[in-house]
Amino acid sequence: MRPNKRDELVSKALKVFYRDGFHATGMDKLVAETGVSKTSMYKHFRTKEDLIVAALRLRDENFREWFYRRIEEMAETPAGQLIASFDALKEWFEEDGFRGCMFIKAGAEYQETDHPIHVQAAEHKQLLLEHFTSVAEQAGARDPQKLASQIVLLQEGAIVSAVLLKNCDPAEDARDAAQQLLALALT
Amino acid sequence: MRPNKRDELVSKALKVFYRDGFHATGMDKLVAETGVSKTSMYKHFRTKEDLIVAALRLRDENFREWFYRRIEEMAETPAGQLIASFDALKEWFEEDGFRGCMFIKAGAEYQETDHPIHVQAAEHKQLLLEHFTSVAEQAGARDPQKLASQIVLLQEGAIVSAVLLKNCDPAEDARDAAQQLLALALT
DNA sequence: GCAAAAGTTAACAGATCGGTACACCTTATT
DNA sequence: AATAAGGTGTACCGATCTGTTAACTTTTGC
Repeated sequence: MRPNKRDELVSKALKVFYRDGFHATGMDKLVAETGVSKTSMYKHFRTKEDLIVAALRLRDENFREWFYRRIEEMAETPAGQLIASFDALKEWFEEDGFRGCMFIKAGAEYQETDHPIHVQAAEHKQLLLEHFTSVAEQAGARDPQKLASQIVLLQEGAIVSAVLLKNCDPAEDARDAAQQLLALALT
Repeated sequence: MRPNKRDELVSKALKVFYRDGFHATGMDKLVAETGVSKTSMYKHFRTKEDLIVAALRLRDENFREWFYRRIEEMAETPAGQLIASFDALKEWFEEDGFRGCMFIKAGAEYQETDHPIHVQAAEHKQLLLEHFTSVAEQAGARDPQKLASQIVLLQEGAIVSAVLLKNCDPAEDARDAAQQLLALALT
């Protein structure tokens, strides 16, 4: 079992899960789309659940890497980066094939809080919160934890609204709100 | 087909769908939990999809009724009601069996934007946005649409975070943020 | 060049999926 | 009492679900 083969499978499965959902995607479809045989698939992953968890881990890596990097490209100061996060989100929303946040969807389909898939989704959100808490600290916020929490709330809200509300611009409204909260947190 | 029987079926199905998810809930399980025969179930609802849409409609009715009423009980002025919405949310989060927003979950499981279930979920969010826009108008906000949009963003974010982030108080952080945004929108 | 590892196809479990066919039983109205 | 509508249980349909088995081929390392 070449490890890179495994990575390739995870990467392709990730795309299908993101596009079609978890319960709605059967192993047969994954086998067909990856071109690998079912036997090989089950040699790499003991169960479908294992495959989903692996896909979520890859998604967490990819997404956070992209998000943090894009934010740093857009703004130099920590305060500017808190705001730039919403411009990065807006870029994401406008991508072809944008289908919302994979972790919100994972948490929605696997609701038991101790389910491995739910845990994986929760960890992703926790990591994002910690990251923005440290950025808020560097920005010199009076209460960095609270400011970061509020920034993240706006981010989550923007993602959900980008999926369910058409004809409006959640990223921009969220950005403006963050701008105001930030100004108040720095005085 | 007594119409009240149909309502009873929708009401029970709603509970199961909310608790266990849509794809994860089979018609067999619903038949078992409602005590009705499969034949009768399919006399009332042509397909599972029809049943889900009916359940979502009932949920929309129930939730908005509860939410608006509770907010009015908590605050008299429109400005106060915008803030009280987060206290109402907090009550909801602390209820036994809280499992997040049914419409976010529906939108997550049925992603095609023209799918009847997705449409139903989007309508719910649209109605909420319109309601809070009118409350923001009554409160005398400078830009009621923008303020309402931001309040709703914070609400959605709080719901998602209440599901995925433990050991933190999203409703309170969202409330504080709304408080600040409101103050700025009224000056 | 040879053996182990990793890959393949293909058929097959047993369960569950959404949905239907059919014969029987209640109940209210006439 | 007769009828018809609404409700019942049960068995069934073909498709799909996750996961397995077995025999065969390719790639790889030594």
